[in-house]
Amino acid sequence: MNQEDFKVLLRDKGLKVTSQRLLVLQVMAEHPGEHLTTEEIYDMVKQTNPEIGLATIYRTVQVLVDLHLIDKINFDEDVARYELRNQNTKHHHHHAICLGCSKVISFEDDLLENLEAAVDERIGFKVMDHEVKLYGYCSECRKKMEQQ
Amino acid sequence: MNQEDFKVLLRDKGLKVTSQRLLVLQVMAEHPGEHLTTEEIYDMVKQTNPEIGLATIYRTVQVLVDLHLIDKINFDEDVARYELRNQNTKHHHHHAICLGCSKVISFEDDLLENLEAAVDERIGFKVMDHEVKLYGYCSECRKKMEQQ
DNA sequence: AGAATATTGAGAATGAGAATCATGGGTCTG
DNA sequence: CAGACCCATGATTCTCATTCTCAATATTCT
Repeated sequence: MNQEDFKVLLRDKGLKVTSQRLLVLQVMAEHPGEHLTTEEIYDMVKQTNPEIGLATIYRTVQVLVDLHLIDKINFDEDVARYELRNQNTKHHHHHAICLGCSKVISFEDDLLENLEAAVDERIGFKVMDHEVKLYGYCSECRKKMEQQ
Repeated sequence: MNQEDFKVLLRDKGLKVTSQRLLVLQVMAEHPGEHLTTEEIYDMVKQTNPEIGLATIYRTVQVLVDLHLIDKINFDEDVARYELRNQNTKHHHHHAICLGCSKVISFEDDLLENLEAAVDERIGFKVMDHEVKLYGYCSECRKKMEQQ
């Protein structure tokens, strides 16, 4: 998603093009694969525009989520995190969360297609998007456990 | 999970058996398949024990989650919800969330086993539990959309 | 350019959940 | 069964993420 496409997208939705919105998207685009909190985005955006307000960050990430440019993810913390969405895939990607070190590993997979087909057939539910979290132990933590 | 087993489980963990803990679990057990907020549990528990405090509900649901008797679920609201865990299965069950009417449909499925095997093989991650949310349209909302 | 209107920034307000602490209730030992 | 020990409870306060409010400003349309 380049800046010009973003401007068109905003205008199509009746939203105004502002320097704040451009800047927040740019910061997100510069950190693909990272799971950023509103506060973290705020700090990074302030390096370019120190005048920006935190409330604007909250409002802007909501706009970007609505436009499907970023995803909101919830990792059982007390803050929400946001991640740039891969525009090539129409789905969220998955997250594996280590119960040992809390590390989050992201991965793509389409093995859910048969699950989605089964749900459609069984209860008539048409899946548009999915969100999968796997809880377990990463290879490093498994090694540590074996050593003990 | 009957009450006697629960008492044994608490004592095994070095936790005390209290009337409040018994009551909260009982209320959860009387509402299988429902996704209750702390406030809703509070209201129901108060009908039997009006003296109980809200803080105790917060503390008790945390205990029940740790004991794997209930699951905490997050539906992109600003409150957490809790659901009785089916003791026959060691995993969370899945949730299909309708984008039209916000209805939540629960279902069991083990089609994730091949996904979990793939993750183990590919990145050495050992899955202990999973949480799946499908976003889409339920059969009723699909009918309404077709009629328009 | 000027009107119309959406957006912003600052600060206050909200609300879920956690922390605090004195009191009360289980549990263990003898 | 008594008394000690200490965890759990209830009431309240506190914290902190997020939302709301509103006047000032920036963007878009004509």
